[in-house]
Amino acid sequence: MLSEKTVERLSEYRRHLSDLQARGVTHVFSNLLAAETRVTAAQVRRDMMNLGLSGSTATGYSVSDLLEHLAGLLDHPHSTRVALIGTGNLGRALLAFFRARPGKAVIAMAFDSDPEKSNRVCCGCRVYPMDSLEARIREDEIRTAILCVPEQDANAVAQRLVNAGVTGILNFAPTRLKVGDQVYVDTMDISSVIEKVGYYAVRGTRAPGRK
Amino acid sequence: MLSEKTVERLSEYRRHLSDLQARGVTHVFSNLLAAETRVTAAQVRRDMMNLGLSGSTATGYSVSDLLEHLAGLLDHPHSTRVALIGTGNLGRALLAFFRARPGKAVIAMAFDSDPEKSNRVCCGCRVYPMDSLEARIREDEIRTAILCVPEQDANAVAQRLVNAGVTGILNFAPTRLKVGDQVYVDTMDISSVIEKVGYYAVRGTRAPGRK
DNA sequence: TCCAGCTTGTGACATAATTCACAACGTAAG
DNA sequence: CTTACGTTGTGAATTATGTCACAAGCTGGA
Ligand SMILES: NC(=O)c1ccc[n+]([C@@H]2O[C@H](COP(=O)([O-])OP(=O)(O)OC[C@H]3O[C@@H](n4cnc5c(N)ncnc54)[C@H](O)[C@@H]3O)[C@@H](O)[C@H]2O)c1
Ligand SMILES: NC(=O)c1ccc[n+]([C@@H]2O[C@H](COP(=O)([O-])OP(=O)(O)OC[C@H]3O[C@@H](n4cnc5c(N)ncnc54)[C@H](O)[C@@H]3O)[C@@H](O)[C@H]2O)c1
Repeated sequence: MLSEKTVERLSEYRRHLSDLQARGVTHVFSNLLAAETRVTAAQVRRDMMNLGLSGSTATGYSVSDLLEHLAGLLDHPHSTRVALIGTGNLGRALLAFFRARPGKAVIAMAFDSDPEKSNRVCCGCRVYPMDSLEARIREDEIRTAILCVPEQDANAVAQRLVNAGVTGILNFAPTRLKVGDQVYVDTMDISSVIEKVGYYAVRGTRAPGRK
Repeated sequence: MLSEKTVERLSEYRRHLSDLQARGVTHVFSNLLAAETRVTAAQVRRDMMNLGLSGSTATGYSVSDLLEHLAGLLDHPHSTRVALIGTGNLGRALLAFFRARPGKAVIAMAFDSDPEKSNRVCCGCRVYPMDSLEARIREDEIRTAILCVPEQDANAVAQRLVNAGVTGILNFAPTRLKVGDQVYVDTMDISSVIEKVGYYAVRGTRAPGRK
């Protein structure tokens, strides 16, 4: 089982590797990949080791090999199709973003409790009313969801998602979701992050322990 | 100098402390604060220690004391007024969010290169054209910025921000910003995070090392 | 008064994450 | 063929982060 930090780096490596492949590059050294991201060459090699991949001292790592292994880890029928709950300001921005973006994951369906917003298409994605949530998520075997509902509804909706079989939630509401241990939750708390950025900004420095 | 993880926790403590204060609670024990967040009681006490705060064994910590010290750390004229660059889908969602939210930080000004979008008011915030960026940021002594421009423009805009005196950037573009060591950057890479969530979702587990 | 039952503060410990440093490797040029 | 150079793979060291466990503190009730 890979750690969270590792998985984040792998995703970042993949983006750069795709770029490199598009530019016709077939092999890459750890120091090049490191320069593109924020990590050291040793870290890249350590990650490759954890993945069980190896390169050659003369040519480095094979770009297509790496991409293939990363796809095996990161792309999965249950993770590349996600549901989005709450098509408000943020939800719509995300729908537009995922639609435009060339990445693997797509928003397969969206839900909203507001009858004005459901039963229509928004940014190329069908928006359904909340009463069909469990049935549709079960039918499509969706396991991953993005939660963009107001704070006070977040826990109740999360509970419904989990009951419908969702095991990974990207939560934008500034609340700690109370779900079982088998469900992975990442809460992106933008208010908190902006306070953190402000903290280091006024001190005119990077955080301790940053390269 | 506090670590990034610590500052994030402090911000989270503050949210709950404000709630408690609004409900008339004057003192709080470490285990209560811990239950509201995702940390242990020992972690809360360690954070308080790092802050130089102390409580009493009988009544716990004084809510107003804590809030006062946290405000001293997190609120600063240079960090509570931020600039937002790029009023596209995401930028507008953030403008609406910060406007509605009761928090300390506010978006004081926004910029966009599109003449259709600048020289108007969006979500209660003036949007200016890019050519006035340096002057306005300097004049208001803005140090913190939120970057919501397309990936290919992110580095150029970041450079301008830094030249204008910005030392903290919350970056939403999936790019490593190349800025000096004295500038703090936090990149929220949503694509990367959704891949991480998917990774753990298909494996039906929390990440290693999570409570 | 004095004790029971909670708390805090913190040294010591445990775990996670990252970097160092170097032997072994592979190629290209001479 | 052989040397020079820059690379990989990885054990060990280092740093960062979180937890344990317990002495000492405080309060309310007997
Ligand atoms: N807008 C931002 O930039 C931003 C930034 C950070 C966090 N957030 C958080 O994201 C969440 C959504 O933000 P927003 O700005 O899009 O808010 P919003 O009010 O614009 O949208 C909320 C949407 O959720 C729908 N909704 C409400 N209750 C629901 C329910 N029980 N089930 C399903 N749908 C429901 C509403 O109809 C609406 O469409 C909030 O929790 C907010 O704190 C937003
Ligand atoms: N929309 C999302 O949910 C989302 C999610 C994650 C990341 N992002 C990232 O955030 C950024 C913005 O996303 P978006 O969806 O709002 O895009 P968008 O295209 O809707 O908006 C971009 C805005 O930036 C303006 N702009 C373009 N070039 C500029 C420049 N050089 N200087 C100033 N303004 C400029 C445009 O006029 C437009 O208003 C992108 O980098 C995107 O990858 C967006």
